[in-house]
Amino acid sequence: MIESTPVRTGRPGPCVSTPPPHPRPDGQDRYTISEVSAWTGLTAHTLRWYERIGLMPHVDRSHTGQRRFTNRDLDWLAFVGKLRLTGMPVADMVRYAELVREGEHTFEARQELLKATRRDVRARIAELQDTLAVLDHKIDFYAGARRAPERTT
Amino acid sequence: MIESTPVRTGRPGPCVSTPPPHPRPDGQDRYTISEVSAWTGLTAHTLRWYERIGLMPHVDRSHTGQRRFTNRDLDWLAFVGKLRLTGMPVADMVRYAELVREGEHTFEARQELLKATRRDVRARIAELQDTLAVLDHKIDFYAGARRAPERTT
DNA sequence: TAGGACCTTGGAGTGCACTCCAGGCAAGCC
DNA sequence: GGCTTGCCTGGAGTGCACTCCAAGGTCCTA
Repeated sequence: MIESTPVRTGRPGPCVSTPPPHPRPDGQDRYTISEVSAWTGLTAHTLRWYERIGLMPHVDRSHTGQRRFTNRDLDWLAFVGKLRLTGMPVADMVRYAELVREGEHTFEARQELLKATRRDVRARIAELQDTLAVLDHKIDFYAGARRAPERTT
Repeated sequence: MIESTPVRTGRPGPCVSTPPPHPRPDGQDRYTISEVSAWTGLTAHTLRWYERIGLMPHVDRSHTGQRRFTNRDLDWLAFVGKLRLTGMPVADMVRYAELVREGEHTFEARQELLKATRRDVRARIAELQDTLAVLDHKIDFYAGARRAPERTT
């Protein structure tokens, strides 16, 4: 799990209120794959797979060809983790990553994609709250049935 | 929130307050698999598969061996659909179905299972709301960047 | 009583998101 | 130099939740 702190910022401020704390400051941020694996909770396999399918925005390499991830990569992975939580298919995340690679002229397309995702997330939350009502109801039923078993049919 | 019927019955009555409207009243409820497929949105394949893995509480058969689903089956499938929305693995739903088959002495176990599910759902909603905040923030960023592109770095 | 739509079964196939493997390179330590 | 640990690659394997297939039986309408 990436997120340990579910800090809810009720109103999004102009700048990030809780930036993800990086293990090392910018300048000394050259993480090996296993460090990133530990930080993100993703396996090294998955990180390599993400790169292969185009979900990472170009990862640096050491002089011997080993991956060296930066703080920007960690930020990206944290964001990808959020998108993953929404249930977005990996293919769509790759699409977003492509837009990022293509440069600033894709801002509008990116915003549209995120807006669509936001709609999906809102719908999903509504669904879950609906389900929550059903669960509450059933749990109440079992509570009542256990208090007064003779009334149960 | 998009709650259509968040009707919370503080005390669980013997019957649901807003019962899912069945296509036919009790007594004439002998649906073929394709009728159930149309009503639930699940394919006939999936319905048969549900039965095979033990997720259905014994489906009736016609004298020639064809499935005849009842209103109770529709209710069960609607509930299973809710559980599915929560992301609960099918194996866990099968576990719940087993408890139901075992009779009333499993009320406590069933309630525990549902309470655990409720915890999961609440956590999931919190995660999604967290993600929503991130999405809002990014969308705002793109909106700002598009209004004032010269400020974008 | 013929035709077509619908139903049955066991088992095989699909798509997604990983997950692992084999074989090999490289760096650090005694 | 030998050993261990970590990393590399392409490709194969896994688990889940369906999804489909082939071969055949059933139901309904004309």
